[in-house]
Amino acid sequence: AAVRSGGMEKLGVELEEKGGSDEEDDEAWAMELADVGAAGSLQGVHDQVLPTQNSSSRVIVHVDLDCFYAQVEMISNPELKDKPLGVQQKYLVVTCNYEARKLGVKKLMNVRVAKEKCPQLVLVNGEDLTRYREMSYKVTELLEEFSPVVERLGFDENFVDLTEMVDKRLQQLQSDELSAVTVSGHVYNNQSINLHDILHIRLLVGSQIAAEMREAMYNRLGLTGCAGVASNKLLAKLVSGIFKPNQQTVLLPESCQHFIHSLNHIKEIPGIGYKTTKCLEALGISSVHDLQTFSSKILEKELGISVAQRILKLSFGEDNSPVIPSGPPQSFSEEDSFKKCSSEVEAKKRIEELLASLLNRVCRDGRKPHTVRLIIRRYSSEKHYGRESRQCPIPSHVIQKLGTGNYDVMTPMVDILMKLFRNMVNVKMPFHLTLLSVCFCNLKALNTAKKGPMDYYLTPSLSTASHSGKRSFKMKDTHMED
DNA sequence: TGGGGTTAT
DNA sequence: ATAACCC
Repeated sequence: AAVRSGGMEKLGVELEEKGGSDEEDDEAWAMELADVGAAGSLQGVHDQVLPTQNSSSRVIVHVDLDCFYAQVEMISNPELKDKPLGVQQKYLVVTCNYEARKLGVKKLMNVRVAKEKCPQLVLVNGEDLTRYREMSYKVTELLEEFSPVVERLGFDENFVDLTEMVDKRLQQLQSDELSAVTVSGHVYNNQSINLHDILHIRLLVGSQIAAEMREAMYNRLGLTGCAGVASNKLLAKLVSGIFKPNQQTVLLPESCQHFIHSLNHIKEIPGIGYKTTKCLEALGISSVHDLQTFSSKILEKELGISVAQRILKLSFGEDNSPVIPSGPPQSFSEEDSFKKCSSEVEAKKRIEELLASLLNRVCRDGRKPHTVRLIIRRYSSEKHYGRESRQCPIPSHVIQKLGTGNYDVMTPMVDILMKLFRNMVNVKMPFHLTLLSVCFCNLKALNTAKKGPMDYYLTPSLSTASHSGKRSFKMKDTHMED
């Protein structure tokens, strides 16, 4: 309470009283410690955290845009608005609007099948992601105006940690206004709200903020979407999908177990992916209850301690992972897939196209990539997911030229990429590729080279690689001979 | 399955 | 460099 700033005294007593029993507080303490420990900075925080965090309960919102690519296309061309619309990449309808869904079109449906189902389907090509990416970041930036802690998940989903915002709003309220707090949107399972329960109050305020976010998205960007409000990311994400287009749902703690058991299969839990699902099924685990009651020791043996412990907690609806601000992207990449590429000349042309787009993007970003990677997929009868890659540092003289339109950066970059290509593909032997991708990563802010003590530490590959005791990333990359 | 992304090992 | 996860 000593650290909590002014305004709290009005509600402080009530908050403590309604927060739960001493036992619950002890649990909350333990969880808080676990969370702080996981963040790696327990020491020194102890004295400030313990007395003030009377509740470890967070308020998280998950915002999920409705059929995002289709929405962007309908904004670009309003003629499409009342027609069944699909967004096509190669021979797939990757997403479609709700008009199309009513007529039986599904996400990732084959174009031929979709046309059979729905002959009136209008298709637009969505292989160039530029406009989607730009709109995606506008959404993230809008959400960041509410709270800076926004984590992106793909182009169309964002998590926001509303805990602080909710606390601030509660501090503004008079205690007699507490009983006037209302929910915005749906309450999962139609659960009764208890206005004497501080956890309920906090989640309701979260639902109000979520509604404001969706309003702002619609008014300023013309986009609709769903939102889910809950006490952690897992629950917020799952609950956002309960009422589907353009609606929102809040999950109250008492409905958590009902909610998690309403999932029909463990594969519906985000974090349990293709491989883990296969492994769990082999162990006879298919329902959430199966997983909850399965031997943790055997699970740890089969999946490794890290995955086992995490998914076991997920099966109980527990998820202490923080919302991590995404900030600017860690990498830029462009891919192209095709039926067949079997000559070096053709590969070079495709690589040049990918590179040209990437150089534009990197230039607009402003930061400089220090690593380039080439990724291929070889044709093969079976073998689900076989991609190979080679990467290398970008020579500093090339980095310098990035973003300066004057100098030709294409030629040296293509040379590097073709070396990586020949390192992976024996061009003297027949080959058959179905995908090429170029990725720029290891992005660094421009070196405002005011050489000082910091410079030494900030650019280890340039200034210390040769005499440092540690391996620098430079030494880990493929060594390219000239 | 597309054209992207992330983190962990 | 790969493998898992997410959309």
